[in-house]
Amino acid sequence: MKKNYYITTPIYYPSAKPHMGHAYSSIIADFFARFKRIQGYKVFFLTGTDEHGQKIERAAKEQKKNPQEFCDEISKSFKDLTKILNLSNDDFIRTTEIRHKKAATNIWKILEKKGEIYLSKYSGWYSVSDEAFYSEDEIEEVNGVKQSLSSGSKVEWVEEESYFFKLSKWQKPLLEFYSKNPDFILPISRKNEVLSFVRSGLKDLSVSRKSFKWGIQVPNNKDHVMYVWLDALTNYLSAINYPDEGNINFKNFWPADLHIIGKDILRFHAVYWPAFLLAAGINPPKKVYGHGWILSGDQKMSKSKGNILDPIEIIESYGLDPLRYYLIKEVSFGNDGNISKDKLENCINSDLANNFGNLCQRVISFSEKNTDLMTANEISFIDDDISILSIYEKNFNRIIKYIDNQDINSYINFIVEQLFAANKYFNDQEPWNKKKNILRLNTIVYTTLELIRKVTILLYPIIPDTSLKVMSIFNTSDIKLETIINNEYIKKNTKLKKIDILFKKIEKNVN
RNA sequence: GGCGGGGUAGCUCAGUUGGUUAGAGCGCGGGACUCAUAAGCCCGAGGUCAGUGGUUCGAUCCCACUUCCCGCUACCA
Repeated sequence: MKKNYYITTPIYYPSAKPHMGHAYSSIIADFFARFKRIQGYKVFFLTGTDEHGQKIERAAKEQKKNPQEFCDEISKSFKDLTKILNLSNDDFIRTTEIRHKKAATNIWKILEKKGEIYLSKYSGWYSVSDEAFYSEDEIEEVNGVKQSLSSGSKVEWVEEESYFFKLSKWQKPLLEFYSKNPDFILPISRKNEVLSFVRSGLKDLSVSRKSFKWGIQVPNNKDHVMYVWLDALTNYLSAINYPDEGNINFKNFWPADLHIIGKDILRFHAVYWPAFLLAAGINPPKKVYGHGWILSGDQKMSKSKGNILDPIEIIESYGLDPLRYYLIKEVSFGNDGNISKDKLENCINSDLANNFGNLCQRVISFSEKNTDLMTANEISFIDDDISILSIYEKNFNRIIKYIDNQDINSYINFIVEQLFAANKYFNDQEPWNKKKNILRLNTIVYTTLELIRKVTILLYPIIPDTSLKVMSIFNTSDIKLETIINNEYIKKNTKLKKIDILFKKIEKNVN
């Protein structure tokens, strides 16, 4: 059986510095990538930057830089972010790279050759001040002047030569594709939106621009650059060496298993992208997941509201793993989520410090005082031990299913339940009252250590650094999912390593 | 306007293919313990499951209407 897994983040548009939304998409994708790796899959995890388009061209001009120079700087800040977030990405693609231009140009040529692209004119009511086209029913005439209904700004009839992609032709094939692949668009709530959009009819899509230069040149026509989305989406192919379809990476990893994206770019990924691919004779990806936004105090973060939480600042003051944990645990995946310092602090204190961190600490400390930090030489499980240890084996398939269904919340709920259960187990067994029964005392400690080991493996995709720190108790960095079904994995009669407190509690101001 | 999703404990959210006392975490009140980051464990308070009407032996879950919130309704990305 093929055990490859290709997962991507969006490629980020570097017209400004990275924000919480970028961090969120990346952390989620990294979570899946790390899980599939410990599950034994060969994973290709891709992220990068989308660097063409009018906005970039302008932003560069404002700063009196040439676009490439401008992109180099901002793309670097996204590349730096991958380190700050401890992403395990295998590659970082930039759409200004030669390898990408080759791929995008190739797709264009194929589409053109197959008659999927034709040259025509784009026309419509354009407002210069809004930088937007409006349809007939979005404008009104006041005193003989046409203007936008929404903004009231003056619109004028504009015609521009443009290449078009025959999107209309792909309406039916797309609908068929969706019904044959019911999991292609997730979550379901957003799938309905896409379906109704496609059902309502598709117009051919303008896929080139003449009004600016910063883009990939259309083959054999110097006046046009490719529409940024056709350019950008192709990154998922160029990173695995397309158009060299015989290449090992392409063979192993296409079609992609999962595109993680924000809900704002769902249409591009769920409609245009599969349409382009179907038209080019390439298989569409298996799944596109459009997650929600991270809000601050129930509102979108914005400078004017002064509610921006910068991921880098949060990490500097609270640490990376707490942020990763919070975003994965506290956000209902697929829906918009909320973050605030207060909520983050509560989460750190109750889940990470009191529950998980303290569990590790109490067992080590107990072992230090009673077993000289040695694991048992001999153990003898009783039913209480077996029944809690075997929970992992009993739920093994379910855990994998959670991940394959992108049911992140059920996954982490399982983990949290097990943390409570382990604490309860240690309490109920009262090892401090078993000092006269060394075998029993040793078995309780051993069992609890096993529980910690197992849950730490499940936590690894969420909080990788912390998990490795915990595994160092057992002098190992061996993290394999399959080992959670083993109840005697920790070496007997071995010295444990003491570790520092994992998460410090945050003192909160009363009132 | 059209299409779609949603309104469940103080807060954040699960859940019910209709069936005995509706769940979790956090927060709050009480208790027993002591290995631990005054952590953990146990017990408890707190909900007419948005409102009204209907189908049914029985509805939080199905249907209709009302009300409130949110998303999509194409070429900035």
